[in-house]
Amino acid sequence: MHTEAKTLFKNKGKSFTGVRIVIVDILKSAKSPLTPKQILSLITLKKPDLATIYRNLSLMESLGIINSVDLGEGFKRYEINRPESHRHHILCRSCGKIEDIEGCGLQEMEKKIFRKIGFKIEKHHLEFFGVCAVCRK
Amino acid sequence: MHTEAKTLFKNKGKSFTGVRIVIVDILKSAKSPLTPKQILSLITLKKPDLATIYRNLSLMESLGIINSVDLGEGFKRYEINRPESHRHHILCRSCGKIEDIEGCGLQEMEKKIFRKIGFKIEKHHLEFFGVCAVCRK
DNA sequence: CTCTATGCAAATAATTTGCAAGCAC
DNA sequence: GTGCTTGCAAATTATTTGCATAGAG
Repeated sequence: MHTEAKTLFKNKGKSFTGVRIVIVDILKSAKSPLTPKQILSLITLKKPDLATIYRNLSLMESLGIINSVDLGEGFKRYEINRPESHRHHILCRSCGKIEDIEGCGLQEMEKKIFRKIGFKIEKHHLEFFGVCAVCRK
Repeated sequence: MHTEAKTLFKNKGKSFTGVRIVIVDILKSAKSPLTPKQILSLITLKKPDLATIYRNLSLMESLGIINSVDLGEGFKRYEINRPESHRHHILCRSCGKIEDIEGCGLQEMEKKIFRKIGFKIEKHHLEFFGVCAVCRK
């Protein structure tokens, strides 16, 4: 367990500490992207400092272990990066519910951009905003 | 000039003040999305307060006159909403240059989402991140 | 005159940073 | 032991808000 993540840390001379392990575990089992505060509140024993959470989220994002998600709420959320299941999110402006969407078919567009202006796309952020089925009733 | 925008304000009992006119003009002539501070710095005579800029950007976004753009820089940017030319942006992680991209073809995906889970999409945010042609050399 | 808009200052809130002590290898 | 990590407190930065005054219709 955690071998892939551990290797990524080691390759950069970083260690896979207790705090980092628990953050990865929490994000792995989350159904939707979590805020730093939510992650902290989910850590029960030996609660780390919020600054530590921030530092680790930032490091883990640069290592490609997690992705940041910005739903325009004024703060960021984070989710585990699952290369095999590329996903995006929809935020209901009425009730705040977040739904996950798998796939986006933007690869073709990214290739087109590269051919046209030579911009090599490495990643994209895509979020949808609207009203969910329940709130529309 | 400004008739469309003026009408949108009037319909909500708001006036099209000097500050608002100049913000709209600045965003209309901008080549890429601007931050509140950049907008302020572009106003030369009778500089308004930053709080006024924020209040107006927020109002204008809710009226659909402008759109917010989040390039993960820690602050928001704003651009004029041109319904006839739906656009997105690419940020070069090396030099910080911002390029505009027209169209995205996500309408089909939005319809699919509606059919599948009943979420009525009203808008989306899409930004690309990568390395521009100049920086790749 | 009545309601909206703005300036100014203070308050929030997210995120970052400095530094000393603790832990991993 | 040496370097990476963390806690703690303070600093930074974007954004928001209260309130009194100025301006628009």
